[in-house]
Amino acid sequence: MTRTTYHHGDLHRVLIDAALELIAERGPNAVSLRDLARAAGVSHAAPAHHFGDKAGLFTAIATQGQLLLADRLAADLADGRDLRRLGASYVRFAADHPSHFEVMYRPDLYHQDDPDLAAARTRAGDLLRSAIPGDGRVADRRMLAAWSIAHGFATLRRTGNLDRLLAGSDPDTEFAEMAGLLDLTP
Amino acid sequence: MTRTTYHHGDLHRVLIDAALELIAERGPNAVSLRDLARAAGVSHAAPAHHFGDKAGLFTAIATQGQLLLADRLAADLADGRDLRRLGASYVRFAADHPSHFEVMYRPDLYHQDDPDLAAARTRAGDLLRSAIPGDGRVADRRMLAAWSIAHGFATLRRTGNLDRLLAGSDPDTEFAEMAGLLDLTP
DNA sequence: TGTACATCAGTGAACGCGCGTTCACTGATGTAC
DNA sequence: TGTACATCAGTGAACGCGCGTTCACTGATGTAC
Repeated sequence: MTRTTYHHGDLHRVLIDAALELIAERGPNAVSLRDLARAAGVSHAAPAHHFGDKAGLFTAIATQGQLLLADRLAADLADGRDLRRLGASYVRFAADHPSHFEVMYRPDLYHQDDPDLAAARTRAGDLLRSAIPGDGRVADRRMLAAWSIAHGFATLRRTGNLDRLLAGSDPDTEFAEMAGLLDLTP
Repeated sequence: MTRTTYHHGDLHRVLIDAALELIAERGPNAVSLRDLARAAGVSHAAPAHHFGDKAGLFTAIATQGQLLLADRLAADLADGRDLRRLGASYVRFAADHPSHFEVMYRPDLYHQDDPDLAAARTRAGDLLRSAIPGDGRVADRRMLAAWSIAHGFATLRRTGNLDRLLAGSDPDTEFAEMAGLLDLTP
Protein backbone atom coordinates (compact mmCIF):
# COMPACT_ATOMS: atom_id res chain seq x y z
CA MET A 1 0.00 0.00 0.00
CA THR A 2 1.80 3.11 -1.23
CA ARG A 3 0.60 6.60 -0.77
CA THR A 4 1.41 9.70 -2.75
CA THR A 5 -0.06 12.19 -0.33
CA TYR A 6 1.34 12.95 3.08
CA HIS A 7 -2.11 12.79 4.67
CA HIS A 8 -3.74 9.44 4.42
CA GLY A 9 -7.29 10.72 4.25
CA ASP A 10 -9.06 7.74 5.76
CA LEU A 11 -6.61 6.33 8.27
CA HIS A 12 -9.05 6.05 11.13
CA ARG A 13 -11.33 3.78 9.21
CA VAL A 14 -8.54 1.78 7.62
CA LEU A 15 -6.97 1.09 11.00
CA ILE A 16 -10.23 -0.16 12.46
CA ASP A 17 -10.91 -2.37 9.46
CA ALA A 18 -7.43 -3.83 9.62
CA ALA A 19 -7.91 -4.48 13.32
CA LEU A 20 -11.22 -6.25 12.71
CA GLU A 21 -9.57 -8.51 10.20
CA LEU A 22 -6.66 -9.33 12.47
CA ILE A 23 -9.01 -10.03 15.39
CA ALA A 24 -11.10 -12.38 13.29
CA GLU A 25 -7.99 -14.25 12.21
CA ARG A 26 -5.98 -14.45 15.36
CA GLY A 27 -7.88 -12.92 18.25
CA PRO A 28 -7.53 -9.53 19.90
CA ASN A 29 -4.34 -10.46 21.72
CA ALA A 30 -2.53 -10.82 18.45
CA VAL A 31 -3.30 -7.27 17.39
CA SER A 32 -0.51 -4.75 17.80
CA LEU A 33 -0.57 -1.10 16.88
CA ARG A 34 2.53 -1.72 14.83
CA ASP A 35 0.76 -4.42 12.83
CA LEU A 36 -2.02 -2.02 12.03
CA ALA A 37 0.42 0.65 10.97
CA ARG A 38 2.06 -1.84 8.64
CA ALA A 39 -1.31 -2.89 7.21
CA ALA A 40 -2.18 0.73 6.55
CA GLY A 41 1.24 1.56 5.13
CA VAL A 42 1.81 4.24 7.71
CA SER A 43 4.40 5.00 10.36
CA HIS A 44 4.10 2.92 13.49
CA ALA A 45 3.31 5.92 15.66
CA ALA A 46 0.29 6.95 13.61
CA PRO A 47 -2.26 4.60 15.25
CA ALA A 48 -1.48 5.98 18.68
CA HIS A 49 -2.03 9.43 17.26
CA HIS A 50 -5.59 8.45 16.31
CA PHE A 51 -6.67 6.38 19.27
CA GLY A 52 -4.52 7.67 22.10
CA ASP A 53 -3.50 4.18 23.02
CA LYS A 54 -4.25 0.57 22.29
CA ALA A 55 -7.27 0.42 24.57
CA GLY A 56 -8.59 3.44 22.68
CA LEU A 57 -8.63 1.40 19.51
CA PHE A 58 -10.64 -1.35 21.17
CA THR A 59 -12.97 1.21 22.68
CA ALA A 60 -13.70 2.52 19.20
CA ILE A 61 -14.38 -1.01 17.98
CA ALA A 62 -16.67 -1.84 20.90
CA THR A 63 -18.60 1.38 20.36
CA GLN A 64 -18.98 0.73 16.66
CA GLY A 65 -20.19 -2.78 17.49
CA GLN A 66 -22.85 -1.55 19.89
CA LEU A 67 -24.08 0.90 17.28
CA LEU A 68 -24.21 -1.75 14.57
CA LEU A 69 -26.16 -4.02 16.87
CA ALA A 70 -28.52 -1.22 17.86
CA ASP A 71 -29.16 -0.47 14.18
CA ARG A 72 -30.22 -4.04 13.57
CA LEU A 73 -32.47 -4.13 16.60
CA ALA A 74 -34.03 -0.82 15.56
CA ALA A 75 -34.73 -2.16 12.08
CA ASP A 76 -36.42 -5.21 13.58
CA LEU A 77 -38.51 -3.13 15.93
CA ALA A 78 -39.73 -1.02 13.06
CA ASP A 79 -41.50 -4.18 11.89
CA GLY A 80 -43.15 -4.84 15.23
CA ARG A 81 -42.19 -5.91 18.73
CA ASP A 82 -41.17 -9.51 18.25
CA LEU A 83 -38.66 -10.67 20.82
CA ARG A 84 -37.99 -13.85 18.92
CA ARG A 85 -36.81 -11.95 15.90
CA LEU A 86 -34.58 -9.75 18.02
CA GLY A 87 -32.91 -12.83 19.42
CA ALA A 88 -32.29 -14.13 15.93
CA SER A 89 -30.82 -10.77 14.96
CA TYR A 90 -28.50 -10.86 17.93
CA VAL A 91 -27.25 -14.28 16.91
CA ARG A 92 -26.81 -13.23 13.33
CA PHE A 93 -24.98 -10.08 14.39
CA ALA A 94 -22.47 -12.18 16.32
CA ALA A 95 -21.89 -14.34 13.26
CA ASP A 96 -21.65 -11.42 10.84
CA HIS A 97 -19.41 -9.28 13.04
CA PRO A 98 -17.37 -11.74 15.08
CA SER A 99 -14.60 -9.27 15.85
CA HIS A 100 -16.96 -6.59 17.10
CA PHE A 101 -18.84 -9.14 19.15
CA GLU A 102 -15.69 -10.51 20.70
CA VAL A 103 -14.37 -7.12 21.71
CA MET A 104 -17.72 -5.93 23.04
CA TYR A 105 -17.69 -8.69 25.62
CA ARG A 106 -14.06 -8.36 26.60
CA PRO A 107 -14.14 -5.35 28.92
CA ASP A 108 -10.52 -5.86 29.88
CA LEU A 109 -9.58 -4.65 26.41
CA TYR A 110 -11.11 -1.20 26.35
CA HIS A 111 -11.77 1.95 28.36
CA GLN A 112 -14.87 0.96 30.25
CA ASP A 113 -15.70 4.49 31.27
CA ASP A 114 -15.77 5.91 27.77
CA PRO A 115 -18.92 8.05 27.42
CA ASP A 116 -19.50 7.30 23.73
CA LEU A 117 -19.32 3.61 24.42
CA ALA A 118 -21.69 3.92 27.36
CA ALA A 119 -24.18 5.79 25.19
CA ALA A 120 -24.01 3.20 22.44
CA ARG A 121 -24.43 0.40 24.92
CA THR A 122 -27.42 2.09 26.47
CA ARG A 123 -29.01 2.59 23.08
CA ALA A 124 -28.76 -1.12 22.23
CA GLY A 125 -29.89 -2.16 25.69
CA ASP A 126 -32.92 0.09 25.65
CA LEU A 127 -34.01 -1.24 22.29
CA LEU A 128 -33.80 -4.79 23.49
CA ARG A 129 -35.67 -3.96 26.64
CA SER A 130 -38.43 -2.23 24.72
CA ALA A 131 -39.31 -5.52 23.06
CA ILE A 132 -39.86 -7.38 26.32
CA PRO A 133 -43.52 -7.98 27.23
CA GLY A 134 -44.69 -7.34 30.77
CA ASP A 135 -43.00 -5.11 33.32
CA GLY A 136 -41.09 -5.15 36.59
CA ARG A 137 -39.52 -8.36 37.77
CA VAL A 138 -41.39 -10.48 35.28
CA ALA A 139 -40.03 -8.48 32.39
CA ASP A 140 -36.55 -8.59 33.87
CA ARG A 141 -36.71 -12.35 34.00
CA ARG A 142 -37.87 -12.56 30.41
CA MET A 143 -35.11 -10.25 29.28
CA LEU A 144 -32.61 -12.34 31.19
CA ALA A 145 -33.83 -15.52 29.55
CA ALA A 146 -33.90 -14.10 26.03
CA TRP A 147 -30.51 -12.44 26.33
CA SER A 148 -28.92 -15.47 27.96
CA ILE A 149 -30.09 -17.96 25.38
CA ALA A 150 -29.13 -15.75 22.45
CA HIS A 151 -25.79 -14.82 23.94
CA GLY A 152 -24.99 -18.38 24.95
CA PHE A 153 -25.85 -19.72 21.53
CA ALA A 154 -23.84 -17.04 19.77
CA THR A 155 -20.83 -17.52 22.02
CA LEU A 156 -20.77 -21.29 21.93
CA ARG A 157 -21.16 -21.21 18.19
CA ARG A 158 -18.36 -18.73 17.73
CA THR A 159 -15.96 -20.85 19.75
CA GLY A 160 -16.80 -23.92 17.70
CA ASN A 161 -18.53 -25.76 20.52
CA LEU A 162 -21.70 -26.37 18.53
CA ASP A 163 -20.07 -27.75 15.42
CA ARG A 164 -21.15 -31.29 16.15
CA LEU A 165 -24.59 -30.38 17.45
CA LEU A 166 -25.36 -28.18 14.46
CA ALA A 167 -23.78 -30.39 11.81
CA GLY A 168 -25.83 -30.34 8.66
CA SER A 169 -28.42 -27.82 9.76
CA ASP A 170 -28.79 -24.10 9.31
CA PRO A 171 -27.73 -22.37 12.54
CA ASP A 172 -30.27 -19.58 12.21
CA THR A 173 -33.21 -21.93 11.77
CA GLU A 174 -31.88 -24.14 14.50
CA PHE A 175 -31.68 -21.20 16.87
CA ALA A 176 -35.20 -20.09 15.99
CA GLU A 177 -36.64 -23.53 16.68
CA MET A 178 -34.65 -23.92 19.86
CA ALA A 179 -35.70 -20.51 21.10
CA GLY A 180 -39.26 -21.67 20.53
CA LEU A 181 -38.83 -23.78 23.65
CA LEU A 182 -38.74 -20.55 25.64
CA ASP A 183 -42.10 -19.40 26.89
CA LEU A 184 -42.02 -15.61 26.85
CA THR A 185 -45.70 -14.85 26.40
CA PRO A 186 -47.20 -12.52 28.98
CA MET B 1 8.43 -17.47 49.51
CA THR B 2 11.78 -19.01 50.41
CA ARG B 3 12.71 -22.62 50.00
CA THR B 4 15.29 -24.68 51.79
CA THR B 5 15.22 -27.65 49.47
CA TYR B 6 16.41 -27.68 45.91
CA HIS B 7 13.33 -29.52 44.73
CA HIS B 8 10.13 -27.65 45.26
CA GLY B 9 7.97 -30.67 45.82
CA ASP B 10 4.69 -29.28 44.58
CA LEU B 11 5.63 -26.83 41.88
CA HIS B 12 3.15 -28.07 39.31
CA ARG B 13 0.22 -27.39 41.55
CA VAL B 14 1.57 -24.13 42.89
CA LEU B 15 2.10 -22.80 39.37
CA ILE B 16 -1.44 -23.64 38.33
CA ASP B 17 -2.91 -22.08 41.46
CA ALA B 18 -0.88 -18.94 40.96
CA ALA B 19 -2.04 -18.80 37.36
CA LEU B 20 -5.69 -19.18 38.40
CA GLU B 21 -5.31 -16.29 40.79
CA LEU B 22 -3.64 -14.06 38.22
CA ILE B 23 -6.29 -14.89 35.62
CA ALA B 24 -9.08 -14.05 38.03
CA GLU B 25 -7.45 -10.73 38.82
CA ARG B 26 -6.27 -9.53 35.46
CA GLY B 27 -7.30 -11.98 32.77
CA PRO B 28 -5.33 -14.64 30.97
CA ASN B 29 -3.42 -12.15 28.83
CA ALA B 30 -1.76 -10.73 31.88
CA VAL B 31 -0.29 -14.05 32.89
CA SER B 32 3.37 -14.58 32.06
CA LEU B 33 5.46 -17.61 32.86
CA ARG B 34 7.89 -15.31 34.58
CA ASP B 35 5.16 -13.98 36.85
CA LEU B 36 4.30 -17.50 37.88
CA ALA B 37 7.93 -18.30 38.57
CA ARG B 38 8.12 -15.24 40.79
CA ALA B 39 4.94 -16.20 42.60
CA ALA B 40 6.32 -19.66 43.25
CA GLY B 41 9.76 -18.39 44.25
CA VAL B 42 11.42 -20.37 41.53
CA SER B 43 13.69 -19.65 38.59
CA HIS B 44 11.94 -18.20 35.59
CA ALA B 45 12.70 -21.21 33.41
CA ALA B 46 11.03 -23.68 35.75
CA PRO B 47 7.44 -23.21 34.50
CA ALA B 48 8.46 -24.05 30.94
CA HIS B 49 10.10 -27.16 32.32
CA HIS B 50 6.75 -28.30 33.69
CA PHE B 51 4.37 -27.30 30.96
CA GLY B 52 6.53 -27.27 27.86
CA ASP B 53 5.30 -23.84 26.94
CA LYS B 54 2.75 -21.23 27.86
CA ALA B 55 -0.05 -22.90 25.95
CA GLY B 56 0.77 -26.07 27.87
CA LEU B 57 -0.05 -24.29 31.10
CA PHE B 58 -3.43 -23.18 29.78
CA THR B 59 -4.06 -26.67 28.44
CA ALA B 60 -3.55 -28.03 31.93
CA ILE B 61 -5.96 -25.47 33.34
CA ALA B 62 -8.62 -26.16 30.73
CA THR B 63 -8.34 -29.88 31.36
CA GLN B 64 -8.60 -29.43 35.11
CA GLY B 65 -11.65 -27.25 34.55
CA GLN B 66 -13.42 -29.83 32.41
CA LEU B 67 -12.75 -32.47 35.06
CA LEU B 68 -14.04 -30.26 37.86
CA LEU B 69 -17.18 -29.54 35.88
CA ALA B 70 -17.64 -33.22 35.08
CA ASP B 71 -17.31 -34.08 38.76
CA ARG B 72 -20.12 -31.69 39.61
CA LEU B 73 -22.36 -32.99 36.88
CA ALA B 74 -21.68 -36.56 37.95
CA ALA B 75 -22.60 -35.75 41.54
CA ASP B 76 -25.86 -34.21 40.34
CA LEU B 77 -26.67 -37.18 38.17
CA ALA B 78 -26.17 -39.52 41.09
CA ASP B 79 -29.26 -37.86 42.56
CA GLY B 80 -31.36 -38.39 39.45
CA ARG B 81 -31.56 -37.06 35.92
CA ASP B 82 -32.68 -33.48 36.39
CA LEU B 83 -31.57 -31.21 33.61
CA ARG B 84 -32.59 -28.13 35.54
CA ARG B 85 -30.23 -28.93 38.34
CA LEU B 86 -27.41 -29.58 35.89
CA GLY B 87 -27.91 -26.14 34.43
CA ALA B 88 -27.75 -24.59 37.85
CA SER B 89 -24.54 -26.51 38.55
CA TYR B 90 -23.03 -25.23 35.34
CA VAL B 91 -23.81 -21.67 36.33
CA ARG B 92 -22.45 -22.19 39.81
CA PHE B 93 -19.30 -23.78 38.44
CA ALA B 94 -18.64 -20.71 36.31
CA ALA B 95 -19.03 -18.49 39.35
CA ASP B 96 -16.91 -20.68 41.63
CA HIS B 97 -14.12 -21.26 39.13
CA PRO B 98 -14.07 -18.17 36.95
CA SER B 99 -10.51 -18.68 35.78
CA HIS B 100 -11.07 -22.26 34.72
CA PHE B 101 -14.27 -21.28 32.98
CA GLU B 102 -12.65 -18.44 31.13
CA VAL B 103 -9.77 -20.52 29.86
CA MET B 104 -12.02 -23.44 28.87
CA TYR B 105 -13.81 -21.22 26.40
CA ARG B 106 -10.77 -19.48 25.00
CA PRO B 107 -9.43 -22.09 22.60
CA ASP B 108 -6.84 -19.70 21.26
CA LEU B 109 -5.01 -20.05 24.55
CA TYR B 110 -4.31 -23.75 24.69
CA HIS B 111 -3.32 -26.80 22.62
CA GLN B 112 -6.64 -27.77 21.14
CA ASP B 113 -5.45 -31.20 20.08
CA ASP B 114 -4.32 -32.29 23.52
CA PRO B 115 -5.65 -35.82 24.16
CA ASP B 116 -6.13 -35.40 27.91
CA LEU B 117 -8.14 -32.27 27.34
CA ALA B 118 -10.23 -33.96 24.67
CA ALA B 119 -10.98 -36.83 27.03
CA ALA B 120 -11.98 -34.50 29.85
CA ARG B 121 -14.19 -32.49 27.54
CA THR B 122 -15.85 -35.62 26.27
CA ARG B 123 -16.49 -36.82 29.79
CA ALA B 124 -18.27 -33.58 30.76
CA GLY B 125 -20.17 -33.46 27.47
CA ASP B 126 -21.40 -37.03 27.78
CA LEU B 127 -22.65 -36.43 31.30
CA LEU B 128 -24.59 -33.40 30.21
CA ARG B 129 -26.03 -35.26 27.25
CA SER B 130 -27.08 -38.18 29.42
CA ALA B 131 -29.46 -35.90 31.29
CA ILE B 132 -31.33 -34.80 28.19
CA PRO B 133 -34.75 -36.38 27.71
CA GLY B 134 -35.72 -37.71 24.30
CA ASP B 135 -33.41 -38.66 21.49
CA GLY B 136 -32.24 -37.65 18.04
CA ARG B 137 -32.90 -34.17 16.80
CA VAL B 138 -35.33 -33.37 19.56
CA ALA B 139 -32.75 -34.15 22.22
CA ASP B 140 -30.13 -32.17 20.34
CA ARG B 141 -32.39 -29.16 20.35
CA ARG B 142 -33.06 -29.49 24.06
CA MET B 143 -29.38 -29.83 24.79
CA LEU B 144 -28.70 -26.77 22.70
CA ALA B 145 -31.30 -24.76 24.58
CA ALA B 146 -30.15 -25.86 28.02
CA TRP B 147 -26.48 -25.35 27.29
CA SER B 148 -27.05 -22.00 25.59
CA ILE B 149 -29.13 -20.50 28.36
CA ALA B 150 -26.78 -21.69 31.11
CA HIS B 151 -23.67 -20.64 29.22
CA GLY B 152 -25.12 -17.29 28.25
CA PHE B 153 -26.20 -16.52 31.77
CA ALA B 154 -22.84 -17.57 33.20
CA THR B 155 -20.90 -15.56 30.65
CA LEU B 156 -22.96 -12.40 30.86
CA ARG B 157 -22.81 -12.56 34.61
CA ARG B 158 -19.07 -13.03 34.66
CA THR B 159 -18.52 -10.00 32.46
CA GLY B 160 -20.69 -7.87 34.70
CA ASN B 161 -23.47 -7.40 32.16
CA LEU B 162 -26.17 -8.59 34.52
CA ASP B 163 -25.25 -6.43 37.47
CA ARG B 164 -28.19 -4.14 37.00
CA LEU B 165 -30.67 -6.86 36.07
CA LEU B 166 -29.72 -9.01 39.04
CA ALA B 167 -29.37 -6.21 41.56
CA GLY B 168 -30.64 -7.30 44.93
CA SER B 169 -31.52 -10.86 44.04
CA ASP B 170 -29.68 -14.14 44.41
CA PRO B 171 -28.20 -15.09 41.03
CA ASP B 172 -28.69 -18.81 41.53
CA THR B 173 -32.37 -18.50 42.38
CA GLU B 174 -32.83 -16.03 39.61
CA PHE B 175 -31.28 -18.42 37.13
CA ALA B 176 -33.45 -21.29 38.35
CA GLU B 177 -36.63 -19.27 37.95
CA MET B 178 -35.59 -17.95 34.61
CA ALA B 179 -34.66 -21.40 33.36
CA GLY B 180 -38.17 -22.43 34.36
CA LEU B 181 -39.36 -20.54 31.30
CA LEU B 182 -37.70 -23.23 29.19
CA ASP B 183 -39.95 -26.13 28.29
CA LEU B 184 -37.75 -29.21 28.19
CA THR B 185 -40.31 -31.87 28.99
CA PRO B 186 -40.50 -34.73 26.51
C1' DT C 1 24.40 -51.39 54.15
C1' DG C 2 26.70 -49.54 50.37
C1' DT C 3 27.54 -48.09 45.75
C1' DA C 4 26.71 -46.93 40.96
C1' DC C 5 23.81 -45.00 37.87
C1' DA C 6 19.69 -43.14 35.65
C1' DT C 7 16.24 -39.93 36.02
C1' DC C 8 14.17 -35.97 37.27
C1' DA C 9 13.53 -30.98 38.97
C1' DG C 10 15.15 -26.73 38.95
C1' DT C 11 19.11 -23.13 37.66
C1' DG C 12 20.91 -19.03 35.66
C1' DA C 13 22.83 -16.80 31.89
C1' DA C 14 21.95 -15.49 27.38
C1' DC C 15 19.37 -14.75 23.04
C1' DG C 16 16.63 -12.04 20.10
C1' DC C 17 12.29 -9.93 19.66
C1' DG C 18 8.38 -6.95 19.14
C1' DC C 19 6.09 -4.03 21.60
C1' DG C 20 3.83 0.64 23.43
C1' DT C 21 4.86 5.13 24.19
C1' DT C 22 7.22 9.61 23.89
C1' DC C 23 8.76 13.58 21.43
C1' DA C 24 10.43 17.12 18.62
C1' DC C 25 9.62 17.43 13.90
C1' DT C 26 7.54 18.40 9.18
C1' DG C 27 4.30 18.41 5.56
C1' DA C 28 -0.41 19.60 4.32
C1' DT C 29 -4.73 21.88 4.94
C1' DG C 30 -7.96 25.26 6.11
C1' DT C 31 -9.31 29.87 7.56
C1' DA C 32 -9.26 34.88 8.55
C1' DC C 33 -8.42 39.07 6.72
C1' DT D 1 -6.07 37.00 -5.24
C1' DG D 2 -2.65 36.81 -1.79
C1' DT D 3 -0.68 36.20 2.64
C1' DA D 4 -0.15 34.89 7.47
C1' DC D 5 -1.11 31.80 10.79
C1' DA D 6 -3.26 28.05 13.41
C1' DT D 7 -4.40 23.45 13.32
C1' DC D 8 -4.07 18.92 12.17
C1' DA D 9 -2.07 14.33 10.39
C1' DG D 10 1.64 11.67 10.09
C1' DT D 11 7.02 10.93 10.77
C1' DG D 12 11.01 8.60 12.42
C1' DA D 13 14.27 7.96 15.87
C1' DA D 14 14.77 6.56 20.40
C1' DC D 15 13.56 4.65 24.98
C1' DG D 16 13.16 0.98 28.09
C1' DC D 17 10.83 -3.22 28.95
C1' DG D 18 9.30 -7.83 29.81
C1' DC D 19 8.77 -11.62 27.52
C1' DG D 20 9.32 -16.84 25.82
C1' DT D 21 12.59 -20.01 24.78
C1' DT D 22 17.08 -22.39 24.67
C1' DC D 23 20.83 -24.73 26.82
C1' DA D 24 24.46 -26.65 29.30
C1' DC D 25 24.49 -27.17 34.06
C1' DT D 26 23.82 -28.97 38.94
C1' DG D 27 21.55 -30.65 42.89
C1' DA D 28 18.44 -34.20 44.62
C1' DT D 29 16.06 -38.50 44.45
C1' DG D 30 15.09 -43.15 43.55
C1' DT D 31 16.28 -47.76 42.12
C1' DA D 32 18.98 -51.97 40.97
C1' DC D 33 22.18 -54.92 42.52
